[in-house]
Amino acid sequence: MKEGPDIARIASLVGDPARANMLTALMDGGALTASELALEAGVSLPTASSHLAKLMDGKLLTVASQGRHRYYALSGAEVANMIEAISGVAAHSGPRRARPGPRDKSMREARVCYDHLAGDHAVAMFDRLIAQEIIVRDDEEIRLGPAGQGFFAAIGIDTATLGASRRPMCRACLDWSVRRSHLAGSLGTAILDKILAEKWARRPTGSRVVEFTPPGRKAFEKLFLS
Amino acid sequence: MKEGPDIARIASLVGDPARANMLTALMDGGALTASELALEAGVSLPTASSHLAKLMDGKLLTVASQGRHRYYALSGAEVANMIEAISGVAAHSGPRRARPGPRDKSMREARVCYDHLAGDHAVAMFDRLIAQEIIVRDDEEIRLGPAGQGFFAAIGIDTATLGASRRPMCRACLDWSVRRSHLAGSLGTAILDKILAEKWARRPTGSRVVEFTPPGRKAFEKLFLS
DNA sequence: AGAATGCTTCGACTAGCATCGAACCATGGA
DNA sequence: TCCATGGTTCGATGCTAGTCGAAGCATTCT
Repeated sequence: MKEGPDIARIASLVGDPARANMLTALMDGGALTASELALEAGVSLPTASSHLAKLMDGKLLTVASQGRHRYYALSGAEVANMIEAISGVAAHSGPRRARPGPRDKSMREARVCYDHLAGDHAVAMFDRLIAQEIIVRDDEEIRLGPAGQGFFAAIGIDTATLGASRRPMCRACLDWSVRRSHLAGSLGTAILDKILAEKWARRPTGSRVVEFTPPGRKAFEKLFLS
Repeated sequence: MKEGPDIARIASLVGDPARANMLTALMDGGALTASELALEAGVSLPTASSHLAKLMDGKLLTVASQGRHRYYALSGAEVANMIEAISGVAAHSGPRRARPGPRDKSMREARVCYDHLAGDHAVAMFDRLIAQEIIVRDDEEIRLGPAGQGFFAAIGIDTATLGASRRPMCRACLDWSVRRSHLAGSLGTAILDKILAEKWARRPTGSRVVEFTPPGRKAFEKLFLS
């Protein structure tokens, strides 16, 4: 009966609307203060504090005290991955949002998923990388392919140092908008970093949307989709 | 604030212990009846029914009516993926099950799964019955093998009358402790009945554990494992 | 037809938990 | 030292949702 880890415990943590809002607000990988999160969740400060304590207790969040502020953030990519997975199911189950709306459209196109790129663009890129054997799926795992090291070196991403880290370099992350995988892991992070560093896209504050500039999109497509 | 799909809604579905147990019980991809799930979750039948209705409403489960049984199963791989993701986080967060404890050990060894035997003993017996062609796997189905009728007749189980019933005589049931199959169906029930009737084992009330007596275990092993 | 089994619905009870106001601690600045 | 601001704790309140017994359908076996 009671087998694996206590799944109900942490699912119920996400199950409260206020907490769910907080978690999604943190999905961009940033850190927010308690008051900001209270606002985001639409509850009073005491209530928010109580929720944050619970999330901390469940190790879903980490906190960093800075002066008299306390910055809360997701405790890791694993948590972000879980939220995405839940979103995926919810998208199919939910009371179909009548019309997607413009904001949802850009979200669908390109958004930040914790620390890497998600959305249509990310999925297309993922497929292309697979097709060119820059990365390869090996059963459930994803690894750098034969053409990988050279490709990334040419755009200034050193896969050797990435691989040395403890964090998995390549991971598949399932999208809730499209039903397909995109690239997570430290390589996914590196690619997002490059996109922002090259100013191909910018991130409106307080949102997960990634807005490509017209020339930025061209550059992105040329590099990853051709 | 409210952007993505309603994640809290479905997270709270998984957030109830009873429902979480049901979902994990279905993680093998199999289908179980409402009563089996009630047992698995440790709640009464009405309660289970209510939970199942909610899970259906959230589109996490599908149901297939077969005769007077209703077989529930996960609605898709996406749901399974979500459960896995949650388990992953829970494993890191949870209060590390320090030691399995004696109760878990006996559960792993032999327990009742609805109306038949499960656990290590059941899996070993299943393998042995297959090896001796007392039963045979035919693709997904399981049937009585050439040596079957004689074998069971010798221990007082009349396979002819069992086969006359509408209920499937042989069914494979997947174990959570070991990830392998054991025997369910009316034949599985008959075997469990015999074990209890011969007093080879007894069932502590209020538990699924099946406790073999030392001579009982000997007899069982001689009959099914030699 | 009648009995038995599997499952769902109804009704009542209870417990847990989210919520907020007010008081309380901590840090930073005057 | 004294205020101002960001956060947490406490206490009281109200609502939601899980729980089970009993009764109600539906299907199948005799």
